[in-house]
Amino acid sequence: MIMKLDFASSVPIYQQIRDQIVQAVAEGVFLDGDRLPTIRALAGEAGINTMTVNKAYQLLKQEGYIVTDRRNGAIVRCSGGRKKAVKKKVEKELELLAAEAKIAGISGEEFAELCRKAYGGWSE
Amino acid sequence: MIMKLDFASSVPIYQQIRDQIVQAVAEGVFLDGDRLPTIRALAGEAGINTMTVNKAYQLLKQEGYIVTDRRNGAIVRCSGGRKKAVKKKVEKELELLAAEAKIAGISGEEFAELCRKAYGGWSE
Amino acid sequence: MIMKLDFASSVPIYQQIRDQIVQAVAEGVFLDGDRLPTIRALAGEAGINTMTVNKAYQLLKQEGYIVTDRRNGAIVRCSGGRKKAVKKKVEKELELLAAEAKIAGISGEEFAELCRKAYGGWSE
Amino acid sequence: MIMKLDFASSVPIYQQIRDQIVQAVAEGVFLDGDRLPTIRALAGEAGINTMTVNKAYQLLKQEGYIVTDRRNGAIVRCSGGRKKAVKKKVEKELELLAAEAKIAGISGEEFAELCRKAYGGWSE
DNA sequence: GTGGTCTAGACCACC
DNA sequence: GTGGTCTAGACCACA
Repeated sequence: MIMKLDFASSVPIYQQIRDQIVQAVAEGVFLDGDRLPTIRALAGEAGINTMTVNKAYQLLKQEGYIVTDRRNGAIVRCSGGRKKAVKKKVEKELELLAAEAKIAGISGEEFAELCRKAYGGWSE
Repeated sequence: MIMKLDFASSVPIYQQIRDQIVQAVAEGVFLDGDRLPTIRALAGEAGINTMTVNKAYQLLKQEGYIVTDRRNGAIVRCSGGRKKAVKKKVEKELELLAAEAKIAGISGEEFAELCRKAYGGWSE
Repeated sequence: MIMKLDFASSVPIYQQIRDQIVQAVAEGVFLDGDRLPTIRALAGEAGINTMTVNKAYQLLKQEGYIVTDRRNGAIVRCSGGRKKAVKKKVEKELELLAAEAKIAGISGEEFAELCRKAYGGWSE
Repeated sequence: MIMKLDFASSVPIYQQIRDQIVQAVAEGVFLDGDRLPTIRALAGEAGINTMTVNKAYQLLKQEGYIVTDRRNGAIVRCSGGRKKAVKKKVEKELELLAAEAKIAGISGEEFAELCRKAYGGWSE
């Protein structure tokens, strides 16, 4: 698991880790039931503190993306029933992105194409 | 100009102000060349510090959404040439949103519909 | 003896085992003098380590719920004289539960009903 | 705000802080809208690290007992709609307590009295 | 071995 | 001033 961290970014490290793991799960890098790297391993190879990784894992746990099994560490377990909440969040953020895109002169067609690419194609 | 501010949110107040002004511009509430409310007016009616509004305006200026004139205050002046940069930013954020949507079980069709609604329809 | 274990819970496995055995005793599933399943049997059917079950049994022994005999295994033997200590513990925990209930808007009547149901009715 | 912390307890410090604040809110020591002590103040007078207090506050925030306003620190804001979840939790914990009480020889009348006292009387 | 907790101190963002 | 983030190291509980 290679993490690309931007230490100069205003986005907290733990948030960057969380985001990348979510994307990895969506891309199928981690399947439901897979073990995530241990906190120590991730902290070590990224050169950051275990507490920071710990915070990222706690966030993922709280959001329902993983469970931590005392025996096996962190396991990907995408709990259902969050669709409604996620939809609402996505809706809100899309509005802002669309607004910025519009002002920048990005046409509807272009924006639609960006959305399609981000999801990996509509037919998928 | 009515601002909906959530003081308990983790999103900074100045960022909330910036976001809402960007959306207002995209929706045509403010047209190119229009004057934004003065810092003092906005701060007064929202019950916040002028420094906070000032920071939001400086951010907007820096992003190229407005220009400030000592005599006329803040004027909406959407500078061109930012399309590429915005596109890149939108692309990156869409990827994360799409990932979260996928995991939550939101289908490609649903996601496309959300994107369409956010932009205000593709035919626009 | 069927154990419902939640490996993702923050409550330790050995504690979950201990709790369920205490409840089983209170419900009369095990009577005073009955033999508990052997450590090996319980560990086997639950798919956990014998050390974990052992820890649960030692806890029960220490709390005075069972006695262990090298020949007969673990025997339910509820020693008296613990009423005062248990009362104190229950008192303390009830205070916290009542506080949470109050804040959540659970009325005195509702809380009383919950307590009654938990005990199995006052007339018992 | 005086905190009674038991550093020898197996209950984490942050949990003890959380519990005492919940009880204080239930008892009316803190009313809805009141400011909690600052993280630094609490940490200082309790002789513990700010991170520990921070964790307690984060937990309270996550549970909906407080909100943190960037300007004013932590504010008690008991959000509604948690009744169902709390009821379920209380129900489960009461079952275990009742079981322990029964085995210890605490009668239904005694248990009912303990519950009444914990809530502060049914007529309240 | 794992994650969970805690410390003592630091720096930053926000208001 | 506030809370939020992060570090470098430590110890513990659990399995």
